[in-house]
Amino acid sequence: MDFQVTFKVNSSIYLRDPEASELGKQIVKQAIDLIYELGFEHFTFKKLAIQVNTTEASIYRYFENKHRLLLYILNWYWSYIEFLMGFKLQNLENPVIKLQLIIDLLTHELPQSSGGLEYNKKFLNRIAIAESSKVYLVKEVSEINKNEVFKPYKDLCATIAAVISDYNPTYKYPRSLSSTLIETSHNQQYFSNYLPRLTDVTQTDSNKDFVHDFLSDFVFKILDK
Amino acid sequence: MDFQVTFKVNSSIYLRDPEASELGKQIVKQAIDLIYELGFEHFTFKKLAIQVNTTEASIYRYFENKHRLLLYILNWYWSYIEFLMGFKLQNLENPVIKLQLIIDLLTHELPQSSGGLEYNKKFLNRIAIAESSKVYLVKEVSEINKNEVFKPYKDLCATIAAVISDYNPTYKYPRSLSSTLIETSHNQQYFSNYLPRLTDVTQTDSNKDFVHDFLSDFVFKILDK
DNA sequence: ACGAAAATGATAGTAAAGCTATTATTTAAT
DNA sequence: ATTAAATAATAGCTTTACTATCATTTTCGT
Repeated sequence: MDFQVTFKVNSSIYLRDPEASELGKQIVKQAIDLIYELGFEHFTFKKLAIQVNTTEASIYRYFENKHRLLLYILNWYWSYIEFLMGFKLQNLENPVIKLQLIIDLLTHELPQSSGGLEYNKKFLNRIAIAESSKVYLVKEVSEINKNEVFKPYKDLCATIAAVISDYNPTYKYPRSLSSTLIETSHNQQYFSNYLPRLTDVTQTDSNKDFVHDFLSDFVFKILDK
Repeated sequence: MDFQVTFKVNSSIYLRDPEASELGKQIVKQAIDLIYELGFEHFTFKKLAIQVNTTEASIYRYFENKHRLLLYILNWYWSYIEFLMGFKLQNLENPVIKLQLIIDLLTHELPQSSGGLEYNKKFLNRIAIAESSKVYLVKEVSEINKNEVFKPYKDLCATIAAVISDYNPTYKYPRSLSSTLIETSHNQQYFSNYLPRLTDVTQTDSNKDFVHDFLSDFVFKILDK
């Protein structure tokens, strides 16, 4: 089975809907590639314009600035994770299996279908790990938050929290555990890669498997106690 | 009891030791105030120069760029936390108390003595929460890491890991749990403040107490299981 | 106390980043 | 076919990030 998905991203994030034109789609697609390649700090609209073979001014008609573009990409990513989660959890009853699937999803790369038009999932994953905190760790967070632009993240958090509460209705911190799971999956993947002394990963471990095992152990110990 | 502490920060972080001159000390002190006020993205050496009443060029003689200056500040902060931890844990035997003290330290503001010369601990704490990930979430992380500039963070992590292993020698992930504790304390403090739906904080809770309780609950559940 | 060396200040300048504006040209919609 | 909308081409402006030069002040060894 192979299909393509897109999501309606909150329209207050962009000036012009990038999904609505070929240029817009290219801007987002190439932005993902370029942020992956350069890191967000070195990524500029000038460089993106060259990559897309358009002009800086054209990109500014879609996004106010590069921060908004990153926010757009992450909204898309969070929506996609939530979509996949709903898809995988459907018809499942056993909350143990559900939690396991959630941890799988948070610690492994996303399926990439062959279509050259869709976003590169490996890059998206890496951007979520290394750049996602930069969208909310800014002075303007409260202002930005007013337009519900973090809704997909909050929704994802709520979805996971519901599974947690389903598994153990007496646990007092389902949302915090949920956001901790998401953030820790990013952190530990990053650390095990670049700062392994902050983790217990070993040379023989695959990083992704290590994080999976750590989180699995972590969640079930907390919820089974 | 009132005393003042300073730490030798890894000399590869700076070009000229800021502790060795009045100007250097002012640069760091005012940088803390200004990063707190503006957020790291809006903080520039130009603005800092005005605040310190010196020139941009003079600041560049101390630090290669603002990223290095942030790294310096966080190295100082991590060393300070480690120092306080050693201080508070000394002569204690009971690992339960030790872990509780560690969680206290990670979730509450630091003691600020009255001396006007020392760094503002409230600001430092806020910088650690909101800006610390920006020193390692950069493309150049591996290059930067070569000079041991993250050593204070790794040491702190190892110190906490030792207490964890002391408490429960069979637990398999003392370092990962340790870095998760540190990062989660930052995240949850930030979220409970600005994006409370990602947490289970209530209006009546103090944020710091909420995070303390959440962390306490999960650490002991994990280690007692 | 003196001269040398080091640190700082004053000033300038450059390249890139971040952003806006104008007009011409192409594309899409009715 | 006409009109509106989108894009390209170009320019320009402000700020950031950083380097260079040289004069002046401070510090330090003797």
